[in-house]
Amino acid sequence: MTVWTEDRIKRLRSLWREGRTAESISRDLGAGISRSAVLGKVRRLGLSALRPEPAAGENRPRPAASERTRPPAGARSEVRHASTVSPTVGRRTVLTVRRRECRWPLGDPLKPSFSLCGCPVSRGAFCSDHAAIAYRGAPQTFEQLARLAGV
DNA sequence: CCCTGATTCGC
DNA sequence: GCGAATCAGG
Repeated sequence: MTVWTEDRIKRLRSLWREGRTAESISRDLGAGISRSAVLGKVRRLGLSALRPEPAAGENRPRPAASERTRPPAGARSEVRHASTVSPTVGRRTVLTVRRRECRWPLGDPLKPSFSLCGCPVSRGAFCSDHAAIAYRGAPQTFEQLARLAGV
């Protein structure tokens, strides 16, 4: 059964234009149309770029997130620097590392024991610990530069 | 964990 | 073309 009838496509366009979420639209359309189906169709129709971007100060047609329970906004988010950057063995190899896993290399690339960190990615390609090493800013002083160069 | 849209890729 | 699975970000 062809799901995307003209009528449903029309309604999809309309609902999407109103800023409804994909899940909401899928429920609206019913007929076994899933959230993914909506997203896929939206993409194929080229609607992705047409999302109304609420200008600053506008009413945003986005009632979605408000229905959920909001976490108590009291807690401080303290970055714990940890001490435990495993110096030797990672949990992944170049063949097994997955998408959101830290790619920090550990060990000698020429040895079979060579591995990748594999911890959950925090920033870019690395976990928080390794990102702190990888994404340091450019050296601000000559001393920093010299240290970086190992001189 | 929850959510969101975005993307991939076998069908 | 379709959409489940997955990705990426909040």
